[in-house]
Amino acid sequence: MANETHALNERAQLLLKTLVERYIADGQPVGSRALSKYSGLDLSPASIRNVMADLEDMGFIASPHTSAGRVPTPRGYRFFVDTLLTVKPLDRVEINQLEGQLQVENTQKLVASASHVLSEITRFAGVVVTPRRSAGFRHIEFLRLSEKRLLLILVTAEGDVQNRIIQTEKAYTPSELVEASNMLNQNFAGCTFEEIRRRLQSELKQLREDMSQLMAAALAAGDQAVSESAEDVVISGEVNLLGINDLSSNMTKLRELFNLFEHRTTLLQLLDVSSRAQGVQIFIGGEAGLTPLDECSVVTAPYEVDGKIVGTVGVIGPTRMAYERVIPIVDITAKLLSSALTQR
Amino acid sequence: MANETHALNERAQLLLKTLVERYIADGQPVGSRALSKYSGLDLSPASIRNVMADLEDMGFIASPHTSAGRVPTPRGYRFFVDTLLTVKPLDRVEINQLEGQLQVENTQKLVASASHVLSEITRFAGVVVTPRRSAGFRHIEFLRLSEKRLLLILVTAEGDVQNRIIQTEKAYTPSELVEASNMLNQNFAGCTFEEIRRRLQSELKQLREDMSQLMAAALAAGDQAVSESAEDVVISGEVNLLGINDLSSNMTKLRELFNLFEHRTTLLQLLDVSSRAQGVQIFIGGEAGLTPLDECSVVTAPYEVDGKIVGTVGVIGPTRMAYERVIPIVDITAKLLSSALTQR
DNA sequence: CTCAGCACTCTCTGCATCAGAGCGCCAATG
DNA sequence: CATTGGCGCTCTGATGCAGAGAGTGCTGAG
Repeated sequence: MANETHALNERAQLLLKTLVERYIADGQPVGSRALSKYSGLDLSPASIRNVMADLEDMGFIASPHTSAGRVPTPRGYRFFVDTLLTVKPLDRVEINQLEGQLQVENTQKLVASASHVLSEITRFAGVVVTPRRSAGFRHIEFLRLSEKRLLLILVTAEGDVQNRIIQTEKAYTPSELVEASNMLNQNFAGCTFEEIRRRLQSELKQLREDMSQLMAAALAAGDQAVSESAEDVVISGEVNLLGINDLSSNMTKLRELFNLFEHRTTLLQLLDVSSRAQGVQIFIGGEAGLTPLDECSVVTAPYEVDGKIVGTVGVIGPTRMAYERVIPIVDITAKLLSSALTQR
Repeated sequence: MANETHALNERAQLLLKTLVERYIADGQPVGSRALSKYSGLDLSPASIRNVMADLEDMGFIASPHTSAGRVPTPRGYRFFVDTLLTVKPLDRVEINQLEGQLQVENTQKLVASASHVLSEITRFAGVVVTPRRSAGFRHIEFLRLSEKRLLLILVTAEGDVQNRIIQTEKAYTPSELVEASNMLNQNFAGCTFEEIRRRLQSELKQLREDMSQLMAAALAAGDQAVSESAEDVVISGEVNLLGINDLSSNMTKLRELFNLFEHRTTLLQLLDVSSRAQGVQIFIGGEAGLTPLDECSVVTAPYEVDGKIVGTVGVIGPTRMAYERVIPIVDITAKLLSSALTQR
């Protein structure tokens, strides 16, 4: 008996597995009778109770109260997903369905549709961390809107388009604007704004003053545009979580959860962790130390461009979720996103 | 008595007013005793009960059950906001606060921040219908991303930037792309894509074939980009509604409501109505025929560019909301948005 | 090691009760 | 004749209680 505090024998593992599976299916605490029926082990409830007591001692399961069955603890879930779970890969049909719903017109749409399709197909909340961009630019363009208002259009190295309106002190002529953008495009395409700043520093004095002002404005705006759009997280299908009984019974918890969704930064930190490792990662319950996520699990996978990890996709749902289904979905979505982005 | 079925005498109006006010403040059905205390009318509860019975007959108030006080019906709210309500304008400080939170860098940000600030300040959900755009364009640009992939950048007449990636059959050289965009910019700036299509029809054959293909692609993409971005509604602060007791007690209703938020089209129809009239409009309870909004009111105001209505801002909250506060907030936000957009 | 049996505990449901709130009606009043 | 105090009625919400159901832990026998 004593050595069982460290390792689980095969029978205990099987029982834990069926217990978790049944609990995920039913949402009801599962008792010894049910377990004896569904484990396939041909043991009486009484014997199973012994094993369950051990599992409880080891912290894998717990009972809400004396006369209810047992439910998995976070630790129980952890063991389940790490060593007991068998995921079945998606069939071709589902992959095609996923792929068909991704909108590849531009990066924003791609990211938004990825998040949306994740939520649609899992019926939980889908999240995508927008791809990290390099600070470099590919193309820049000034456009005169009115007397002293310019529209700055910036195409990043990855082919994303950003734009912002700049107030200028002096009124530039269209040809001055063309001149400025030509100079930037021809000399500095591919550089980061930091580099441009350095290299311009020396030349800046030689330029006509109005032109140098324009450059400075462009640099400032470019810097800001790049840093601002640094990283963000797109969430969709939060509504789905309202329908989950495990969560919606606890109104206060539910509100905390939705507040978390609004304060993106906190969520971002959690998701960023996932982009350090490869492949699917699973955060269970409050493991991450985030109380609002107590009853939730987060399944994430990083996606990449040209072999470099640039962001994360994932699903947020109740801890009691069908992991064997969600895991491959997240996995494939990350891969689809990677390949869609790499094509650029 | 009989003539009172049509008009409310002054006393009944005052009582209805204080009843609605107290109910909005407390959320509790208000009884005759409370009304006699707060109306300032120095009438006994018994007398007030008579008036209340009349008000109930006329459908302005109703009682949830025999021994509770009365609550306003939608019709009661309607009468209240239409003829009893006295709104107090915002002070300068609050207006400045509102104005300070609008981000004017570009249209998307402006709209998003308007929606956000509405939700922040009212603690309900803020909605903004994105401005209708004319189909015309100001500037177009082709950018080569790779062998057969082009980035099309489109600046609309209003100064918004759209972009999309186009797959081409043939590989164009940078100079061909410049040539194409120059041609479009110089000949057709300001035209709608429909006009361009017509005017190009005749000339298209005279162009080199590759160029005409490029034009066709640009037109198609432009058309789509314009039509797609037609109208949308931006919502923020839905979370706030979770905290409202009137709504969150009814889980199913709450879910219907959030579903409505996801299916933007339905919501859009409702909000579009508001852009037909000038000034603040108020939709109460299920008046609009939308069951999910049964317990909600929508306060909207249209905003304009150069004197033409192009969209709607609004707040969605419980029917039991402090209208005298929300109305001026929505009003001012619409005006601020109008002026921010008109400056372009 | 397995298992049947038994006592125990805890939840959930229905039922009855009781106080509180508020109304409608009526008769008295100035 | 509008106003008002009073009385009976009704409905809700809280409280207490008993019984059924579910599941456990333990014990002693095979």
